[in-house]
Amino acid sequence: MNSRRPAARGTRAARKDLDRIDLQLLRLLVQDSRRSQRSLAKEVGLSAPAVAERIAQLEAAGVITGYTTQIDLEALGYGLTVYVNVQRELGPEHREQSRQLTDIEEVEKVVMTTGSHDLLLKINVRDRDHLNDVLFNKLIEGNLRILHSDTRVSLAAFERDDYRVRVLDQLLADLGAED
Amino acid sequence: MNSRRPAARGTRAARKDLDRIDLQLLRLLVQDSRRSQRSLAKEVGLSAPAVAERIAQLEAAGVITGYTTQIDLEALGYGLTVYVNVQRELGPEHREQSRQLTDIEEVEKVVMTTGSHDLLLKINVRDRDHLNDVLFNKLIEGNLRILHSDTRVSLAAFERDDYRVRVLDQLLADLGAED
DNA sequence: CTTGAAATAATGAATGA
DNA sequence: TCATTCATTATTTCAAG
Repeated sequence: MNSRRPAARGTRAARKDLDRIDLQLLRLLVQDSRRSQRSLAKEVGLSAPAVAERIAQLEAAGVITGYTTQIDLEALGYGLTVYVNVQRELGPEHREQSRQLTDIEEVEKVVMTTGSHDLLLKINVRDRDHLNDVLFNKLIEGNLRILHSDTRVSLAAFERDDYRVRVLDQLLADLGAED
Repeated sequence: MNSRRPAARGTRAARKDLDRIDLQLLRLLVQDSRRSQRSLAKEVGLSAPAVAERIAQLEAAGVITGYTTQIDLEALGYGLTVYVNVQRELGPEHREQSRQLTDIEEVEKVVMTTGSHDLLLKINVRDRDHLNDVLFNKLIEGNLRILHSDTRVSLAAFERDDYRVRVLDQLLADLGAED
């Protein structure tokens, strides 16, 4: 239940008291969440039950928030992604009203931002007609107090599949540097 | 190896020839990629080997692109997310040069967009100093031919954890409507 | 696609460094 | 405290129909 190591010095990675093995496990699980605990155990040099317990702790600590299957939305017919910058009429309910935009089925994410606009929305749709429907019928005509929007169509997106792996590698390197 | 159903009519969901059971499996696996094939089998009313084969086919067809563990980057010390709109000096290598921005460790995603800027970057960093380093040392001083950038700090992000589940539900509903 | 047997994996108890 | 081994239970995989 408690931490396994001396208190973390305020330095980055150790923030949640993760040791090298925890980070290695995270790295492997990010790459493939279906890996068996046995093979994870072999790779990090522990027994399977020990791995199971560490994983349970990482879940309890909120470091691991879920296990999901990545699907290609484009293969499912949602081939058009747009980012919409939104200016709203602000008020005391701004935060809650912004959150409610995620109730629109096509809205994947709503980000409250600094800058010339208040919100950044990520929206996935099937095609131009569907986009039209979402932007005008669901966003503008809803009572969402939207003053202005600026829509950017995604032409191509690049994302390294090992992005989070590299972050964990960096944390592992930081950990090495501390010892 | 081959499709299990008559040819898809051009209508949305069936695009990759997915039937109701495939969509149900995707829905369950998106919610929890570690669910056993056995319990998936029970839920959709098939045997475990049949489920295993369908999953293998979904992988082969590129609908399932991976299984990953969701981690809280904030818990790992990466608490600051920014979106950067970038205008570049365009040229024949624009696409490839844009892709190369993902070589920067902190850059999670690069999107080529329409609109007043050419690129939208999502960047995760530890703190303000780290952001400063990435923006000025890695982005601006790299030979990336960046003309202008507009950085927006994420103050809060809302994302329904069932976003993709709802998309799959919609596809299931569409399938029902066709029959 | 199903069943059922064989191989592999997860879990929990008892226990040791 | 943290991890180990071993026995039990559960799951995946393979062959056959």
